[in-house]
Amino acid sequence: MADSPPRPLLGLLLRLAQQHWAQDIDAALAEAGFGDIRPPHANVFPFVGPDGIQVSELAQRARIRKQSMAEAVEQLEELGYVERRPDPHDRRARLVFLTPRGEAVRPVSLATGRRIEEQWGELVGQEEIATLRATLEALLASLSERGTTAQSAASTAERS
Amino acid sequence: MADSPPRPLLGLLLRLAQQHWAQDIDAALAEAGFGDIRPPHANVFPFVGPDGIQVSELAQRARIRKQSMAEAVEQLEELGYVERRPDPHDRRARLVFLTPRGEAVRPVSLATGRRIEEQWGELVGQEEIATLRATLEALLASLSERGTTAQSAASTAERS
DNA sequence: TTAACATGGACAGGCAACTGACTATATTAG
DNA sequence: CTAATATAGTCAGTTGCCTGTCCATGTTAA
Repeated sequence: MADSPPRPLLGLLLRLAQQHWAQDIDAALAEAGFGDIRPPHANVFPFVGPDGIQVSELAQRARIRKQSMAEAVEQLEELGYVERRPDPHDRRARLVFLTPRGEAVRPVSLATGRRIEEQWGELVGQEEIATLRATLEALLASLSERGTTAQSAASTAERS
Repeated sequence: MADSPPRPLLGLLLRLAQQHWAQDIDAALAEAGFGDIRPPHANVFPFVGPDGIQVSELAQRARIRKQSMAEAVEQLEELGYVERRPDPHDRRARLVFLTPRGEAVRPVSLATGRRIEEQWGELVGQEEIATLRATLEALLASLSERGTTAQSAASTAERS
C-alpha cells in the first residue's frame, strides 16, 4: 500500500469555496447594476430591516468586528445606499437605515445568495449542497459550544 | 406555511468554518512550541520538499499570490525556519529550503491538519466530514472549469 | 542571432480585516 | 446617589491579502 494520497488541506478547500462565493456575489451585484458595491458591503444589506439597526448589531450578525462594519457602513453612506440617524432610545447609538436606493439592493442581495446556491447545486447536486450546509451548521454549532472562536473570543472579551 | 426560515448565508458558513480551521491550526502549532508561526506561514510548510521550491510554485500550490507568499517566506526566513538559495538551473530564481528548525515543523504541520479534521469528525461524524471534503472538491473542480476565479483569473492573466 | 514573449522575483500602494485604547452614554450594585 | 461596569462608536496602528508595475533572466520564433 502506498502512503495516503496527498489530499488537499481542508482549510484550503474552505477558503477557495468562500472566495468563489464572494466573487460570485460581487459579479451578480455588478450585473444587477450595483457595480459600486464591494464584497464587504454585501454583509450589510441582508441585515438592515425597516426599523434600522445599530452598527454593533450588524457586526454581530455578520460576524465581523464593529470597526470593520463601521467602515463598510460609512462607505455605503457615501454611496447613498444607507443613512444613519440617532437612535431615539440610546443617545450613544446611531441606527442604520436603507435609503430608497438601498431598498432596491436588498432583494437583489438576498436573491443572489439563493441563486448562487442554486447554481452550485446544478454543478454538484442540490442534495450535496444541502448536506454541505447542514454539516457546516452542525460543525459551527459544535465548535462554538466547546470553545472560543476568533469571533466569540473578542465578543466575549468585549462582553465580559 | 410561513416564509422559508432565515437560513444563514452559505458564504458566511464557509467563512466561519475556515476561520475556525485557521485558528485551530494556529493553536496547535503554538501548543507544539511554534508560537511564532502565524496562520499564513502554515501555507508554506506542507509544500516545501527536500529539493527546495520556488516562491512562485509555493504560491500556486497554496493558491495565493506570489507577493503574499514572498512575504510569508521572508518572515519565516527571519524566524530561522527556511532559507533561500539560488536555483542552480535558473539564475532568476531562488529556492526555498527548510532549515533544521523548519524540518521539525513540517511533520507537525501535516499532522495538525489531519488531527483537526479528525476532531471535526468527532463533532459531526467522520462520514459527514468526508462528504464535506468530497463536495468541496467536486464544487471547486466544476467552478474552475467553467470560468475564471479570483485566483485563476490572475494566474491565467500572468500565464497568457 | 536577434526580436518577441514568458516567467521569477521585487517594489509600491490599496483594501479590509484585525487588536488595542479611548470617549460618551447606559445600566447595575452598593 | 454614587461608583463600578457594560456598551456604542471612533481613532490609531498592524497584518495579510490584493493589484499594478518593473527588471532580469529564460525560451521561442523569425
